[in-house]
Amino acid sequence: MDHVDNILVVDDDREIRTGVMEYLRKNGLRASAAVDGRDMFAQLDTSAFDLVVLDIMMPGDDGLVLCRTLRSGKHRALPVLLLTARDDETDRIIGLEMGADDYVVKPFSPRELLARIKAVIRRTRMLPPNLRITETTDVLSFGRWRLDTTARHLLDEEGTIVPLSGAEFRLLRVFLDHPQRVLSRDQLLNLTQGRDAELFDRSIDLLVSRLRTRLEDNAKEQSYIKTVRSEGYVFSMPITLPGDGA
Amino acid sequence: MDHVDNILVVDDDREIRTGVMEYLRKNGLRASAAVDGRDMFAQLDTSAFDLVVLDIMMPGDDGLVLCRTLRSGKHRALPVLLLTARDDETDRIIGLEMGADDYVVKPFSPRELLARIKAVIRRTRMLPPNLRITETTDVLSFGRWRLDTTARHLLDEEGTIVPLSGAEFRLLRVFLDHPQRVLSRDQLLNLTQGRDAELFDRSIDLLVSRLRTRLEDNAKEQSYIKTVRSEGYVFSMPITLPGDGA
DNA sequence: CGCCGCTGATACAAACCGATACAAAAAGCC
DNA sequence: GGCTTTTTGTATCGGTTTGTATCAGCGGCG
Repeated sequence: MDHVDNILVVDDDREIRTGVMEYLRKNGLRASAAVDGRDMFAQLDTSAFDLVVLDIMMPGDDGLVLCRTLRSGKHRALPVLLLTARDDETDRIIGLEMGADDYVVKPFSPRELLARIKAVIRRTRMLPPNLRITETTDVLSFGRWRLDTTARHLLDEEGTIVPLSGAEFRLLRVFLDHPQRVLSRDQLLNLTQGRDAELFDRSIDLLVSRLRTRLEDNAKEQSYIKTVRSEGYVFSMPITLPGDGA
Repeated sequence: MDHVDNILVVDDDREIRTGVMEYLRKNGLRASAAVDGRDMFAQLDTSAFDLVVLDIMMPGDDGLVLCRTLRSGKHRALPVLLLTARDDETDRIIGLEMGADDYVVKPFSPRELLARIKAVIRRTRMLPPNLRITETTDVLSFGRWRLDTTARHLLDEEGTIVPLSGAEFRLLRVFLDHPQRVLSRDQLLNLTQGRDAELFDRSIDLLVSRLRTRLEDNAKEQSYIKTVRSEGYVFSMPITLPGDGA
């Protein structure tokens, strides 16, 4: 196993870029840099990275916007570490809601940045491989269904297509990313729509209900999506990947 | 959602323990304290916590050792926040490498500690909840029943499904996590609902009763759940795991 | 035997969730 | 742009789950 973690540093400040890059390299990592969002996506397209360090304060699309864009695209599983200019709690919390994995407050010590980079990567590695696989597979099977994640619709055993609306698809994908876990309505709302619940918000209930009818999940027992009263919902059906033996 | 976060403060210094505990409580959290590692593990076993505040400088096993021990055991997903004595970068970085989620440097302002506690909990909630909670096995057998912990229902010998309500399932899982041990009503309430008992709270009695009827545990003789007068209940039936010889 | 604290059972009320209906918003389509 | 169609959110009703109140039964103890 000779994998060396590869870090992409995104910052408009040249000094920080090169400084961080050099420090990481001196400590046995590989590192590249990008000056803005476009540059970042270009590099992500041509190389494989293990983590992105993203400055929040940047001209053009700032780090928060980029973080969200990353999370909604094909790099959903890529760990992100934010650099926040000042110790502004709002920034940090918004960042974490955008799906960042950690943050470091500027000015930071290089050693701490390195430690946090390693901690995030370690945490990510500890995750069951489910997430990392669902990110990259096109077809996920569960029960009598297959979900085509590029066409964004369901297929039954005979290959009949069952269309899904955008919200239904996002919800189902969130469930498949986190099977066998109770997800609260807050989490589901956050992960599917990126917004917070209002008081008495029941839109998730409705969405679950609609997804259930799509899946013909009317059985009281042995259902795909189970309700956990006062907590949320669980996707409680094993997922088989294309390669698996039946 | 009426869950109140529960914090465990581990410190050998009595002033810090009680001071922090009181401050957290004044700010709407629940808090308990432990004086050392043994005390900490004892409490983790009987109550459900959302985060541990761990002092590094302690006689006996210090915080770093305890942090590592936590990370290798069944509490590996429990968020840990370290208290480091001085602004010693080495300690902090070793802490992060041991798997701590954040640290606060002594002397600290209570407000900062609270803010960081909330930030860490928030972050953990945002993470794919894959790592959280005890997830050892999917199926636990006892007596003539099997509990499917992902589908959250019971199966009898013939594979007939007996549904469980959310509270019933949680209670049964707590019993199966601590078999052959008397659990007080307080503990059961804490472990199943994460709340503390009111005066004359008898909801656990009722829940046990409901679970017993599900298990058809009306037998006076060999029952699954035994009541221990004025103490609590015991799950008194051997549990076999899937791999075990029948 | 009779008191007293503890537990089990039943009844009832409140909170929570599923389903339906309908309104608002967004996306296609001339 | 206007119109239709689809998608998404709000309101409401009824069923289920869960907690509180109440009473009866049981065991210990004098």
